[in-house]
Amino acid sequence: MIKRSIPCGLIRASHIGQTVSLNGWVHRRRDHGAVIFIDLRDRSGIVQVTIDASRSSEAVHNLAETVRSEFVLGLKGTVIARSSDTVNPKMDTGEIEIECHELEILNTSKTPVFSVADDEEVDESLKLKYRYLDLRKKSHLDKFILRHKIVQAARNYLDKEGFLDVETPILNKSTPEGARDYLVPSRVNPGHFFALPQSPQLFKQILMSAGFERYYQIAKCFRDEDLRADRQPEFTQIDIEMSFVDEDDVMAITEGVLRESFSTIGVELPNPIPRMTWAEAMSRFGSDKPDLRYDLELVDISDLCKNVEFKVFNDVANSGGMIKGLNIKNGFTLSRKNLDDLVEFSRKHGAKGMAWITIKEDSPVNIDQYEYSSPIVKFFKPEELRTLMERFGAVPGDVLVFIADKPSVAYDVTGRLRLEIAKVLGLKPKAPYMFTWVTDFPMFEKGQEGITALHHPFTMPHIQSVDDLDGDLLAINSRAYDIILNGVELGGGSIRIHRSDLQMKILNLLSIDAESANEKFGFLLQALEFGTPPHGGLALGLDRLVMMMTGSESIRDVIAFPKTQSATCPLTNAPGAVSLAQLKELGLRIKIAVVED
RNA sequence: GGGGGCGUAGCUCAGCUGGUUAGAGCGCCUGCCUGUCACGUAGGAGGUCGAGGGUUCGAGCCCCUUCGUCCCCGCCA
Repeated sequence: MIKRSIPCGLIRASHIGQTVSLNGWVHRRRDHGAVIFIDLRDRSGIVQVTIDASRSSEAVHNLAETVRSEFVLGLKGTVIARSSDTVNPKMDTGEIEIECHELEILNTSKTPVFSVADDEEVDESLKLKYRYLDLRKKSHLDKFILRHKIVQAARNYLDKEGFLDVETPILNKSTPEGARDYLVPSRVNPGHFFALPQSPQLFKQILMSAGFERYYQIAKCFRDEDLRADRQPEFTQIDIEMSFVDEDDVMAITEGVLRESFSTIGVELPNPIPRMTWAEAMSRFGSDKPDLRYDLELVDISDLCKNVEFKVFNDVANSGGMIKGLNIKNGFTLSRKNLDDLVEFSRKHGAKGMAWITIKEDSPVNIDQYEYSSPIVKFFKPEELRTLMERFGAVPGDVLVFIADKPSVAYDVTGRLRLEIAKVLGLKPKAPYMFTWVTDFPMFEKGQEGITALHHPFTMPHIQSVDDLDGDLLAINSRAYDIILNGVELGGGSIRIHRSDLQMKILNLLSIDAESANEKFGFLLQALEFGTPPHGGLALGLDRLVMMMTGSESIRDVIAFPKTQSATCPLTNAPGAVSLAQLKELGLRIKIAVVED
């Protein structure tokens, strides 16, 4: 076999005159009869190889005629300069070409089902079925190179900061909280199941108890929930935990990881990354993961609506609800259909409707002489309208939109509207990457069956003493923090509870009694009784991070072998049926699926 | 569990109001071609219109069922 002496994409004019050996794939072939051009591609790039009848042996020329796309070649040749009129400035290697004098076909290829050389849209399941072809495309390769660099940057940084890379088990015990578990039957213990980790949460806390002080892991996590463009059943976290720390320490380390990661693409992060509380995020942006690339902040007019004639606003304002609005600057470019679509959008997300007021573009600039187009202005007295306009800072050409509903819906829908409007109007982002921390989340929220933890039950509440937990639980915040990038939750974490009495109390409040707490988390509760230090940490979603840094539309583009939306793998046809013998060995019987034997 | 989009040649797609033999670009095959780089050129092959059922004189097109895929809601402590 001819082995390469240099990667294809690295050959330059400085190599002219040298004899080189190359390995690679046939990217394209152009057969001119007596002269054949082959674009040879390997991971490093592409170089043009020429087989010239007048200079190559007949054997080499004949062999080159049989070569097709994606054949794998080994060849030897001389690096020669291209004549000035044949230099290709579009190619890194465009100043030179390889005059081939020895050629070996290392493998042939069937005609590719889709082109590797062209970057056309291909059906998703076809791409995944022939993933090895899809991944040969440069656009894909570049993403995995960046992913590698990010992981390297994170590892180097964390190593420098004294973190130990420790692996935690994949086979775990199922706990019913949180997402649905992937289960693995135990042969040795029939009828019992392992669960794949949703995250290494409890183990990393145990490692703190073990005195490791600083832990990290590039950790695979598994959640059996429905998929989205940014959600896969298995995904990867950069998982971090530290002892003897508070929020500032964890956030500083996280920012360090992100800073090192982004420096690989030449992006400098703000130092420090700005922070806002959960309450501020909700009131300004209607979301606990605000997208700061756009203005369009929420304006509350609940107080102005208590006495207005407009019954929809009046009723909501006087029954504990809220009226939230947005001022769409120069929104007059929105068509009536756009507005109708926004109303429909609001309904889809749970609001009863959406009201709007357009201040006509050609209105007089005097606020009292504004001319409106709106189904609702007739319900407002002139002075009420004036106050409303002042509250929004509205000027001619602006469009105001309103959601009136119970607070949770009003925040949520208005928050979603902001992003929808930004999309519809094609608003220009203030910057490509806008980070923020969101801190001080509520510790608890009202679930369908009592109180549940907003973050997870091991999060430290913001309290002075355990007795505070006897008061209004919904008023208590947690020492949790999320890192948000462009409205996407990149990661989250918290300072943890490190005392068993507090931990037990929290679990009790969540309607988990001592017995079941001990059954599920007994090992953690026990560890807390044996000198577990104060600790906290965070996990970053690596796939989402890479997705955003590469400008990818889907997390699938940055995972080598992703699943389809129905959680299948077209490449391997996983998941598949198993034999009756396997089932028997595991003590399982299948009721619904047909089992292939 | 629910809403929406898509499924026609190897790939990407067009196909009007239901009407003759289902088209295009790229790819593929054969011939020609010594300077192309998305080579050119002449010719050619290639179709279960996702599948099943129904309506109709007649279905790629309408209806029902179903499968696959994508986006979204719910879900994702």
